[in-house]
Amino acid sequence: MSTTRLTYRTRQREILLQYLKSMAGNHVTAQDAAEYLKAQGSTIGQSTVYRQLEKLVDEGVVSKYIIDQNTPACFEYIGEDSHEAEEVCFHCKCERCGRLIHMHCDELEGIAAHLLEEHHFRLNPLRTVFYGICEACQKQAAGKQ
Amino acid sequence: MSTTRLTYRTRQREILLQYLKSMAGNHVTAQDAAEYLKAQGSTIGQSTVYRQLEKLVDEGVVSKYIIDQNTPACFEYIGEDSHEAEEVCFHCKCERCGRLIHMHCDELEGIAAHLLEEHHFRLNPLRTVFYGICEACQKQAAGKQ
DNA sequence: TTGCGTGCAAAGGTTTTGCATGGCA
DNA sequence: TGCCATGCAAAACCTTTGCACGCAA
Repeated sequence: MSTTRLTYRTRQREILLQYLKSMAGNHVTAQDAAEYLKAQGSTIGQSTVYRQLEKLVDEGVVSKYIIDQNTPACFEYIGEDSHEAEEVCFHCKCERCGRLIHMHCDELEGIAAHLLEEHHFRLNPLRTVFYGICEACQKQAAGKQ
Repeated sequence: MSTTRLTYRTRQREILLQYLKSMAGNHVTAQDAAEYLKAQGSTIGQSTVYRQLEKLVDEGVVSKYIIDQNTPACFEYIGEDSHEAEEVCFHCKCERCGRLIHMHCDELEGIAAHLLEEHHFRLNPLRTVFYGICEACQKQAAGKQ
């Protein structure tokens, strides 16, 4: 039987959660969190950040995005109640500068529906990353030509 | 000044490609390739494996899948001609059974146009992989419930 | 008091990089 | 001949783990 472990309310957990919440809608890496909190005077150990993030992901409070294996994982606050109706977020990764762009877009959400209805494939937006070239890099490349 | 680099036909590239082709339909890690080829008596340096795989992914000959960041990346042979054709081919990877689904779809091609026009992002369909759950696995999961 | 959480440092494992050499075209 | 490719070893990188101590409940 899965013994749902009891979660303690520690100072570290609270400040991390508060930080994630304040960054809602943005990507945050484990390092970002640790650095920001340290700058704020609230120290938190790196392993604690990872351990709490993992826990929060399990709880459904935070989403984890794996872009690439040599890129730190991104986390994003989703919410503590609505485990059901969160907005879908799509990710675009620039192959040239490595920048990660995340976008909320109705039309893109439509493709998830299309894939399901027409191709019977249930898209997982958390894992899926669109690779390509971002606007800045396109312009730069055009300028150089 | 398109800097399309010239690709040399080296022994290492050929044996790697041959191996990938022989494993078409299966996942292969960089380590798998290196070990198998060594066992065959065809040695190939580890960095060469990584460098050639990256190149093949860029060329659209091979797809790369990231399961987790602490798990080696998986590669799979797709084909050497598909990138010439007008038709764009999209790839869907089932996260459960690992099956790779190729699909040609006008509506999906539309998303490339949408991304470019609305978000100024030039999609690279060769590299982009949609992750999700395939039809068979959905049914299986439904049955189990 | 119990046992989960924390922090430090070190390990773990994959991928990348520097540099000199080799080899295709 | 020019330039890309290779190989080795070392570095870089994020993440996990071991262990002793701290702290919530």
